[in-house]
Amino acid sequence: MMRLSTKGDYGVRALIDLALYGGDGPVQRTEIARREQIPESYLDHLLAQLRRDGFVRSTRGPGGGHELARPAKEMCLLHVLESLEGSLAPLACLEDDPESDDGICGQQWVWRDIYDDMRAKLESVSIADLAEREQERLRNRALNYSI
Amino acid sequence: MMRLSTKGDYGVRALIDLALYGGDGPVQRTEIARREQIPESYLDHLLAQLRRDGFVRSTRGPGGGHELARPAKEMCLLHVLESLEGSLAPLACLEDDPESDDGICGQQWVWRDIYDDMRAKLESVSIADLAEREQERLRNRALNYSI
DNA sequence: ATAATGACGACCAGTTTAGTCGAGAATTCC
DNA sequence: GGAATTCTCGACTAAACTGGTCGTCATTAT
Repeated sequence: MMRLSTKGDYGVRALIDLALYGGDGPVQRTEIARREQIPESYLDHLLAQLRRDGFVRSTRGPGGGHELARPAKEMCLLHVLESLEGSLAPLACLEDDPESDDGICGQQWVWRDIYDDMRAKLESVSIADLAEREQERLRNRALNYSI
Repeated sequence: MMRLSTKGDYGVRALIDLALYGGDGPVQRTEIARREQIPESYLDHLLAQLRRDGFVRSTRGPGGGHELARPAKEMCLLHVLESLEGSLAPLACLEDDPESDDGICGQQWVWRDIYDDMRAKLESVSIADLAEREQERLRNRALNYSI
């Protein structure tokens, strides 16, 4: 069905959450799960993946939690999603970059283009960009409620 | 995994096959399946879907088979794939066109763009275009073998 | 009638998705 | 040292989707 799974969605939201609330010290899984409406034990797996790929750093024990391993500006959506979802290629034959235009796969040329554009766009958006948008959204929501 | 399923791939190839070999009278399922390397009984389902959505016309009995219901130039990849795969939207919140920018879904703005571009590109490619490419490919392959 | 061909629905195995759960390891605080 | 807190990791599971297969029936040309 060509859908992004919840892994990608949840994982990105977790990173945005860390960008927004991780200013002073680590943020606990419980907090992220509550704010972002993600089942906590599922979030566990996603954070593990993000840790493995160097997006978050975690510390155990009281006062422990998770924080971004690098500045949010230096994390692009593309790499994050590829960590969580695996390859985003719409066709298996587009997996490996080497311009293997054997054309074994007939529709390749159409999708190659689409795939390249998609990757470029996802690469140009950082977690910081998303966090900024999110903050705006929260601000607007607060305004609407207060009126 | 964000992958196009074999339904889309097989179905499009079946239409290309009809565009190439359907000049004089209907083409049998068996023929398509053999040429395109698709399990025949699976192809059955795909042709049924394509018939329901008006891409092919079928006739039963001896000498029967399948043919394109309209000129290949007037069938774009987008509509064909949407018939076979369902919506191609990478996020559920992009399903319905009405620019419902409630922004319930935070990453929506990024994907909206990508989705629109993708659809535009898929709409600009017709089955005729793909058939032409395919014919070229077959010609080249024949040359290579004969050398 | 019979043979050819498509139409349609039931069924099925394997994979992926979206989780849950429980035991354990590290760390802090007392 | 012991208890509380927090992350870590692997096993397990239910539901949905993918990629089919099969059998029966309908239609049509001869």
